[in-house]
Amino acid sequence: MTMNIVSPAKGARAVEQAYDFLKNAILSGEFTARMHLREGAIATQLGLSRTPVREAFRRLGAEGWLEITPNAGAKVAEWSPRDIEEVFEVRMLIESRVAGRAAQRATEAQIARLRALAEQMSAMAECPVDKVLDERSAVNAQFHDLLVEAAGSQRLKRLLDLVVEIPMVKWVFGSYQPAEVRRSAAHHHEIVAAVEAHDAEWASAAMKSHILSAHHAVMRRLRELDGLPKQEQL
Amino acid sequence: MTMNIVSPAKGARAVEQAYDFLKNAILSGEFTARMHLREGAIATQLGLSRTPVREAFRRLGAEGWLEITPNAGAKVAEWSPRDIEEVFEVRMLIESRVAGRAAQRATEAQIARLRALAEQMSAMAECPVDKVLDERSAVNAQFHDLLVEAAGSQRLKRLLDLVVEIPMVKWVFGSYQPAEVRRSAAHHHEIVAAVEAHDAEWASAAMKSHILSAHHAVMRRLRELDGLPKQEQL
DNA sequence: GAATTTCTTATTGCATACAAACTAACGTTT
DNA sequence: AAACGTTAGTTTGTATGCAATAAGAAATTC
Repeated sequence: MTMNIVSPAKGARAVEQAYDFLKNAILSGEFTARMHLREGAIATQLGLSRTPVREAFRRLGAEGWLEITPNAGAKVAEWSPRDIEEVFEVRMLIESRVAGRAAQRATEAQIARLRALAEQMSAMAECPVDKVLDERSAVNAQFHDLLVEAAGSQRLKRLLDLVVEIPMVKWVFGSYQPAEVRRSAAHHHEIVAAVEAHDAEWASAAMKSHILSAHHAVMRRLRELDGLPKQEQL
Repeated sequence: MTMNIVSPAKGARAVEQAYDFLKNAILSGEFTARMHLREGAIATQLGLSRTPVREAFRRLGAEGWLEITPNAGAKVAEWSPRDIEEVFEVRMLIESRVAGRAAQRATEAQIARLRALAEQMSAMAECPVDKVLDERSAVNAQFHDLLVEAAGSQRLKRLLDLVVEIPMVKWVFGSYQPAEVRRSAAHHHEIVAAVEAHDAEWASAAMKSHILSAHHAVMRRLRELDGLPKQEQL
């Protein structure tokens, strides 16, 4: 009775498929800024109906990747240097606060896990950049997530996720020079030390340094890219 | 079973209709926390099809009012006192930064408009509470929006809108005692003065006071409501 | 009698169909 | 020739139908 006629993609719902495809295309620069996207075109390209594509459009709109105007469709949002600065500003404000709270509330187990992640980071710092970029991004994300967890700020996490976006993190790492990678690893260790000492001020300041350093690297990268074709935006 | 009560619907699209209805119902407490909402029921109640209702669900999900789980529908999100504290924390961080930036960048024209709004606020401070609650909320929202505009932070505005939500502002005002209303008006005047003096530190500190004061009022209100039936959550 | 299984039912996810809105090109009018 | 109105052709917005999944009830088994 349960005869699967054809199951094209098990587990992956259609909306997810559309969402992932679109976000990937935007992040990779395949869909350039201000480009107009049509529901129908994407739908046929993915072999879906317009309904899930539309849903993905709305979600990406809410997250700031697309600009949706009521009867005129969606266009890819443009990120000016100023926009990126704002993102870093917010990250700095929120994450340094999170680090402070984590210092006050982290359990021994959480501190141990933080330390392990920082170690992992240091170990990877010496590898050639390209080999471990994805992995490094993942570990970094885990570190920051764990910090939020230790701070006991569930709502904040949702907000941060909206702002920080994992792929952008990867982009940050791509902007780092070797010395900056090591500095970033050192920051993580310092944050762990501050949390371990339950010193909120210290943790907050260390995190502030950490974000500002990343900010600096990204803005330098942007200036460099100014001279290049807008082919490789990521 | 078309229970189409009133739908003037001049130019109002179906999604908007569903969105407004749902948000209103959530904010007014008609839909209590953890309550399960079914697309079909809402749709027939509003005389619409499920499609726009569904879209409204997703939007409210992205904004944190509903919790959506893939094959199990939507339930009204629960706001713990801790959640509300987090919102105020973020508001304090971001808005005080905004005020600082506004102090550095505001034009004469913007300052004039800020002052006018602050005056308007003071004038309303002496009126009986119920009469001008909506109006006061509107003016307050204009004040804060103008400040963001003066700070030149477009992306930040989107983020703040996500966090601060105008109806919640109204709720704040409902929590104010007469003395606090006057204090709030005084804060606005002080912020204008700081912006006029182009003193970022001062503007930032004044805004911080302003938000913390609101935070205090709301948390007191919450404690009071603890003893009451959960009927009137707003 | 409790637990597991199966069957029923209610609800979501997706596809298709249709209506409304916008775009743009053409022709008419002044 | 310029401006406007009209109309054909997209493209988005909404409705409906069907398939898939989850929740709940009844029945069977241990």
